[in-house]
Amino acid sequence: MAATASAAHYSLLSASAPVHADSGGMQQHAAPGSAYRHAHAAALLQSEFALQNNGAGSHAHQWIAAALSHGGRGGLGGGGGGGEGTAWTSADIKPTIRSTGDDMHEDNDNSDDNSNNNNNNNSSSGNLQHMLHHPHHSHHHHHQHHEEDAARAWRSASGTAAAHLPSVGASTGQQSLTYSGGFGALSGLVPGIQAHHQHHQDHEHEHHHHHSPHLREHQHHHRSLHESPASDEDATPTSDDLEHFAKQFKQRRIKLGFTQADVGLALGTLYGNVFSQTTICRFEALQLSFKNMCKLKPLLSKWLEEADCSASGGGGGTGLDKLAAQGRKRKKRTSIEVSVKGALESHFLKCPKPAAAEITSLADSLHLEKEVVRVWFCNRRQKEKRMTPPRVHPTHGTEEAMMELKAQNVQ
DNA sequence: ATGCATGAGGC
DNA sequence: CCTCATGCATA
Repeated sequence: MAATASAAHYSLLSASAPVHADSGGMQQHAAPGSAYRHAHAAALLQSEFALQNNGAGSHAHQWIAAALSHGGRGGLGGGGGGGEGTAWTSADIKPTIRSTGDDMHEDNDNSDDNSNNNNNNNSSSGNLQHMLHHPHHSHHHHHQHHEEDAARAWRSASGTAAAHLPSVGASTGQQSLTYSGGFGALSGLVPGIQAHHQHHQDHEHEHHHHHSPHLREHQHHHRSLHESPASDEDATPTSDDLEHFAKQFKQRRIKLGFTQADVGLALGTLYGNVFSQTTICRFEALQLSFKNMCKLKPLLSKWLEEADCSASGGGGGTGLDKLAAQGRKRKKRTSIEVSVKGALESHFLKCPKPAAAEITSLADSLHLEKEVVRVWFCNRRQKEKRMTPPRVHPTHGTEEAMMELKAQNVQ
């Protein structure tokens, strides 16, 4: 259904390629007969969102790239960091390397099949690395035999992230994206002016600690001499540290009246690294890899200090400007039907890393483009690596997917 | 808040 | 083609 229509590549410019899957559409309803309901939490919008869309939401829609770090060192952060937004053109600037290179490298707990074997050591004295330091066998990957790597969740997922509160209905009418080639000129947005006091939930519980055992083990490694674990300067934080910091960060941020997007921009003006609302959000919800969390923490920590100071005094005024980018249109987001997702999920459980051939046939069965399926698996694997891994359906999960499969004759 | 996407870097 | 860091576009 959504039709693979033309497998063609999305056109480079203009032409709102009639990609399959209409966005926002109504293809979300699964088969009427199936009892499958999305397992994932229904993400209720939070006040944050409303804020950015209305109040400060200056960055709303842009089909064309936006940022491109103007001042300071370009690149750096996450390779994508500065240049990321640009993406499409790609012609010029080449950011150095994707961040992390120096900080801490690798994290992967897993190791999956043999692709990159884990822990890599890396000179960084394996900071974030956790437990096992097994001998590194250096055989690379030969996809084809996928063993269930299983998810090693760091925590059994607590309520942290899931902050849906009934309070704000906020069915944001949000952006009525009218991408008519319009490029939203990102205007400067001064943090501070938007003192929206959102009636957010104050029930950000302070402690609900019930982390899983291995959570702690993660950073068991001893730090050799010269350590000041107390601060967050140099020592590698523990998962608990991160959890606490994230929670605290969010509270302060809200108290100060900043949106996640504001923080992201502020980081850019302050340190040259611009981050999106998405990243800040994921940080607060611990939905990043451990390594990534560690990398961002110092930045956010610094911002917090700054914001804190200027808050009492005068509101920091930071100007910013953007360079418009040109470029290529981003592929429209494919909306995968619920039933299809169920099938994918089911396959994922059986085989997290399907070979190209499998992906192709699977894609064919589900009537999706191969690339879409491939990316789906990549993203799914990444989810498993987050600090707050997706819960595997409390009561019924696989079975639902199985039903879907049967219904589709996919098995 | 999250789903799908892009891209650098690495095999 | 994979992993990882990130983010646009969405629900």
